[in-house]
Amino acid sequence: MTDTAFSTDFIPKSYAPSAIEAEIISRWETANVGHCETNAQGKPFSILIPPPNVTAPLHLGHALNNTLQDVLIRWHRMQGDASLWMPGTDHAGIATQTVVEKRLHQQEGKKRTDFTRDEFVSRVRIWKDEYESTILSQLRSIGASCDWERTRFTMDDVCAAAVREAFFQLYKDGLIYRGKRLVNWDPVTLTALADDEVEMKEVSGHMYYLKYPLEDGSGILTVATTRPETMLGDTAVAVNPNDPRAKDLQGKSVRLPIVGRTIPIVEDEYVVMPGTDNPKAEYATGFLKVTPAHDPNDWDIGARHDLDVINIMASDASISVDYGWDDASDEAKAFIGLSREDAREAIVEWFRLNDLLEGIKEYAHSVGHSYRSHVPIEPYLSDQWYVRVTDDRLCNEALRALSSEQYDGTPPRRSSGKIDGDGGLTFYPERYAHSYQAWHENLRDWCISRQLWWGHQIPVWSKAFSKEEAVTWPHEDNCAVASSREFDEGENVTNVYLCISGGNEQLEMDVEADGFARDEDVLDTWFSSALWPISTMGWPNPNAFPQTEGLLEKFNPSSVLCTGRDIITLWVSRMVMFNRYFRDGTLPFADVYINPMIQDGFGQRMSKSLGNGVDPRDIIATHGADAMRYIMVQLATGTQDVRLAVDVICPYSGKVFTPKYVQSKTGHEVMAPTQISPDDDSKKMSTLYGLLVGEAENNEETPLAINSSSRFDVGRNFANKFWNACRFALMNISAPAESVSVNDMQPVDQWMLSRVIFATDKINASLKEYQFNFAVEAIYDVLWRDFCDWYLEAIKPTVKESPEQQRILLTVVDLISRLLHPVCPFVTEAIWPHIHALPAGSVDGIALETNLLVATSSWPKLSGVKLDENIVHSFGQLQELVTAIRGARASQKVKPKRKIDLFAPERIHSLALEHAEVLSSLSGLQSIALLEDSCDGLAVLVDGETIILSNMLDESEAEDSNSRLKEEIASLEKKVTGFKNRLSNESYVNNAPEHVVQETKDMLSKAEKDLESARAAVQT
RNA sequence: GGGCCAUUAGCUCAGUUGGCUAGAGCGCUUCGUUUACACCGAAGAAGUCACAGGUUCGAGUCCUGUAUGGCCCA
Repeated sequence: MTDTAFSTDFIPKSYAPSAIEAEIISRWETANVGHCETNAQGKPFSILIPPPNVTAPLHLGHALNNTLQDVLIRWHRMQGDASLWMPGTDHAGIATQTVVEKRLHQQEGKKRTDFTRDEFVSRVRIWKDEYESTILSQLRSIGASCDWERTRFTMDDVCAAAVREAFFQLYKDGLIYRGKRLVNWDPVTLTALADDEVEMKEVSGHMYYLKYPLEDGSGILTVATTRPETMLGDTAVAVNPNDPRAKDLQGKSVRLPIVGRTIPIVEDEYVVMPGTDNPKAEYATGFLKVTPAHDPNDWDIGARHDLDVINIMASDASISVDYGWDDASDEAKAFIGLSREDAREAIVEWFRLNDLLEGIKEYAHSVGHSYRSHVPIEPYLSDQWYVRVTDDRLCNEALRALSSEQYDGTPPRRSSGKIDGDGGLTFYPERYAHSYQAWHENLRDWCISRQLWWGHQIPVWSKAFSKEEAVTWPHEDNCAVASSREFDEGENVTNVYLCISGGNEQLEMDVEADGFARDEDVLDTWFSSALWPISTMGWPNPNAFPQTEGLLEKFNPSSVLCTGRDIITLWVSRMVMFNRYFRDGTLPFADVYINPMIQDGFGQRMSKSLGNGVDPRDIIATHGADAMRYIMVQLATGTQDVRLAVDVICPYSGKVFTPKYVQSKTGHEVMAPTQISPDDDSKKMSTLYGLLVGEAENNEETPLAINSSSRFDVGRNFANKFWNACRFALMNISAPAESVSVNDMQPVDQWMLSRVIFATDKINASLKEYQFNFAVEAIYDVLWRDFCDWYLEAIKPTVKESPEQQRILLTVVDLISRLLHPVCPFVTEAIWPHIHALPAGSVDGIALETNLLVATSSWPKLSGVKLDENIVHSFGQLQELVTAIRGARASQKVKPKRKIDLFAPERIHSLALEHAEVLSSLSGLQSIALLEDSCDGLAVLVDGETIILSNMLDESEAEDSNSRLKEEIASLEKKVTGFKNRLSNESYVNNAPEHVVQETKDMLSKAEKDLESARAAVQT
């Protein structure tokens, strides 16, 4: 314990985050701040981290998302809630496999297929371990107070057990099935994709017009297509039955060029007729080539007319006869092996040479692209596993979960009546409830198999039985096995599928010994993500993982999910469906908060390919974690999406500057590959974009200028301001009184406490509604405007001699540290021990316990503090007086150090005397006196009355002291006219609410009074 | 094609049931440094609230349409 004034030796003049952040993190870890036991006291409050992909390090978007979660969790923890934030990472099947394959190719020149599956997976694990540890360390660096002991990974044992059981249960309940369907096929990554993994892109392509001769030689039909290469698989030509030409074509057929296949003409209303108001009619001929194996609409037509399905492509989208095409003519064989792009050219050329090409038109249309490889999706016929999410038990449960206030219409009814969880899901901001609802109302079954090696392998074993064989397998009655069978007409066999639940390794070996083989595919990553809320908590069997025991009971449903809006369909929806399905209607979370997206200064999304991404570690290095967090919280406004101009750091000087931008070929604004140093023309540097497109190199001559943003300066300044305010306060506290009651307080002390109370209320109200930016605004105002600009300035003359004021000052510093902690945990934690090195004491109604860490101390509860409203109000009036005098001084160019005289009318005079010391020091007065007629000087308006300021200038400096007043008179005249006009409007007076009219009347009379005083004060 | 969102000061954004005499930060201008903080302080300038209609006593706010941009879905 120290009784000396705080020495500046302890606290440097400016806050240097990098010097102390690591130390603070270790303080939290030692105290295990984030850990929450299942028997913890307090209301449960929990957050599941949206597990970042192990594909790459975190970027600013993650920093935003996780900062907001940390703000919430710290706020709740300080309020004494049992607060759990579970961290973890996602294996991200296709994304991770893709990056690892790319790296293996670059570094070792090897392909995935050069390895065995196990070898490859272990290579991916190395990558995963590296990035998982990077990500977790990034989270620690931004100050995330997760429960690190409970860190999970979507493919660890705990999560794998959940995936296995969920698959088994769904299978047993008939909600998983195998189907031969057209899937969205990515011919580069060689896997199927779910509908929502397909991105639609506008493409300027062509519409090709191909002539197909009728079989009987009686004519020619022209079909229009954007993908001529698929014609090799055509199995019909369709015409709309309402088309007048249809009648003559009935029963006729077409001889397919190149292939020579005879294909029927069918009638189908799907076909667009030319001349109709369908936007496609402009390009339509009325005849549609039908390729069921390569187009989803054609697939449907094929189903309606029982057409053949002929697949003419291999999985890499090259033309092939090995996947269901057995009538290729010699002529057609020339196209085999061509890529789909080459085949398109060659086939169009063939039609041209054979005089069967009627024409080509420019045609802009949207084409599905893989969200991973970015190549066009190929609709591709294959066997895949599906979850029947359209079933009432899944889809409609998700709809019934939505809050009735946010539901548009009435949710589908459940036969058994209402259950817990119905209507319990609320979106913030609420407009996202619409996306959620619309998605479920148009849901299609979910393709969950992926032709990858990295992921949860599908737990199904299959075997084909010939007609002669008896269909049987070991342990046939075992309840750990769910079986299904289907007869394959083509192969004339019965396929038997056995889904085996987890923990039955012996059984697996037995069926394998009996000739069953495990499905090679893995599950869509979102399948395991969908289970995240329960898998992390030990479902289905917490006893098997003792560290998870009790979590489900206490923390499922969790309190809030924070995520981006693009994830509503991919993830939120599926978590709701699965959680409800597996846990009797329980929701995964009560609230969904959708955080904004961060764009660059041009409104472009931050992305690797544009080189405009900013690494949070770079910001932490230059500005500190608190600065980054402060800005992130400030960015989180309700209207969403923020622009953050990306600057670079000059590698020579370390200075942040705005680089030169150029337009890329894709029309994006990107940094020029090389930049010239802002300080020295002769020095050059490379940019991330430059490296990416290979137009610059990171070498000695052009070192890399890393991305940054001067936007974070504001946050750095803020943290420094807090640091210095505390530094000053602590320097002035030597012997704080042990206890102070409201009666002992100066007006300014009471006012300051009232501001802290106001800020606390505003922060509480804002965070409750996820209005993060309002919370940060409240913190800014109370620290910078109220505490620094007014309170510290006001107490400067008195605090050193007043033990009472020192106690209050110390209490305010303590309170503000607590209020700021959720947003800026580092700087508050750094200051905390200094505050608590001083003797403890109390201020009326405020109980502040001493705690080693601010992170584990309590959130201010100030409802018990009873202040004198009149005194608080009088300080507000004093502020007006100070502002008016300062304004007058500035307008007259009074030297800052010059002391002036104040003459004030009765009311202001007594206010001035009440606060004499504060007033004099804040506005540079040397005397305060009652206003008399004889007073000479500058007249200034304050709250409807005139004060006179004199001794402002030496004779030689005198200027027209009336100019300011005259300006004021003009503006007041304008106001008075405005208010009078409004009040003379009868319908306004009659219709507007009384208090609004009264307000206007008050404003008018104030303005009139001001005007009168101003006119009187003008010296003639 | 359907839907959601945005458009407010030079820049980035607030503005929550219509009451606005439109705010903040950055930047800018003037002044200030033996002063807790120049990562600072004081003062100040700066807006046809995208555009066009409409409803209303009253519109940044509600309605309709247009333009531009972003996102989602087909």
